[in-house]
Amino acid sequence: MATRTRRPERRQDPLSRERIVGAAVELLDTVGESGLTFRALAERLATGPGAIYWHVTGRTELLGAATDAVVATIADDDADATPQEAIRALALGVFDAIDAHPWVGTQLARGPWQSRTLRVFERIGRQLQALRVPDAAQFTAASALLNYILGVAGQNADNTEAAKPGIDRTEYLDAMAAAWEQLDPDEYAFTRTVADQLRRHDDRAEFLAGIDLILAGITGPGPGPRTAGSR
Amino acid sequence: MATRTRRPERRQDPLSRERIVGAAVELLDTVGESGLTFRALAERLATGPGAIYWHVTGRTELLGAATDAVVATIADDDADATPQEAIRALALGVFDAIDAHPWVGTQLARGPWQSRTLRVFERIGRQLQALRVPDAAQFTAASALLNYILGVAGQNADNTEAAKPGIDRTEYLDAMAAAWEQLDPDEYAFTRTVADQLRRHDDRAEFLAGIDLILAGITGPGPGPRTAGSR
DNA sequence: ACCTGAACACCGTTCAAGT
DNA sequence: ACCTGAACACCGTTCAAGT
Repeated sequence: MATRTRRPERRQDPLSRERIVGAAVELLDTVGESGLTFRALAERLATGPGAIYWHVTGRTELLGAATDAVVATIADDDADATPQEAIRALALGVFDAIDAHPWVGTQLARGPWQSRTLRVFERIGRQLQALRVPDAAQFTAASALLNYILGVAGQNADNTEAAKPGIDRTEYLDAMAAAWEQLDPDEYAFTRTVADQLRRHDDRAEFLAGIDLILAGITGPGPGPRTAGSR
Repeated sequence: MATRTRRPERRQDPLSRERIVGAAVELLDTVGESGLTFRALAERLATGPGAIYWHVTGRTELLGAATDAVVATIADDDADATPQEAIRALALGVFDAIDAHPWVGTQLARGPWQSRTLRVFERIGRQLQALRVPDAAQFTAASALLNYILGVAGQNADNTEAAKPGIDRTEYLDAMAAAWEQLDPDEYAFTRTVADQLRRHDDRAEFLAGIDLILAGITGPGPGPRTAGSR
């Protein structure tokens, strides 16, 4: 192997959409959505801001492409899993992707359903078919699951971004519990009764519990498709 | 043509947080979130941009205050309603508020749970107590409902904003149905089977159906609190 | 074809100065 | 106490000019 391509450190690897999106993801991960600047991005790519526009139409598209890149990372279905397990795994895949890249949550929560979200919709729908949910109920069921997932996505995005460096999640939840317990007993009777649960709160588990609740409603009780037995 | 003295018309009603927030809501309704500018707002209030900062700490707080103002508009619970009815009415209240003020959806979807969303959480929770959902399950159930509502909120926000003036919702859904039917049959088998339903899609009804699905999961089948009978 | 970087038309926010 | 508006430090985006 005599061919020794000496790499000129960082010579003009020609700019490409791929490289741009990759650098954007890095920037978003390290400095957040407001840190994704054409100037910062250009510097990281050792070029001028104008160059980026040759490969990408603007900031919105770039943000979308970065989101797509992360979402594409979510694992495929396990063929051996039950439909419920597959849906849980998919939902957790989205959850974890957002945990690792909080800005993705904000992005997904904003809709409208494009390729990114449509892919998730498709995967949920297939599992619902496998669950023998009646045709007429599939759309509603898939939408409900997806909307729930996107709802949590949006909430978690800011949670983790707000938690920034210093305060970790546990401290944050403790503080929240304390705050809830100070609320007006008349106006916030219910909230106060559940405040203490925040101290034992597990975001992931809670998220999954919500998925299970909706799944129960979907498969659930009536003369439905497959009453119990699930789980 | 006796051009008479210009009456001050809009004399310095002294600036106040209330007036500022009111003007912000108007601006947001007419020109969208990107149109809420300190300069535009100042002009509308016949003052300079700096003046606003005396009453409001910055753009983020202003956006939050505007959201609060709209959310405060949602009707209170009807004391005679069943818990399910009350939850549906509340959810529809949020839905309709976003329909009238699309930017509110984006705002709510971003979390974190503050006074705005907490109020909704509280109201849901109370109805769940009335439904005799077991204590240990209340938090999860209320969260699931709220997250679903916020998920739809985020999606609808952009739908309506994208639909802007020309294209109305029906045309938009028709176009979406057509697009879905063009998708790759292998990759989007499920999505294609439900595409046609978009042509008969009713956002409001679909939203409610999702609520009912989750409610079914909550009250649903097991040895639960009040198995059937509900509705 | 692709890249450069100055220039344009904006922003949110600050702050000395006014009343 | 409250308001004014110029000024500051940014933005995204465009575009003539370069290779």
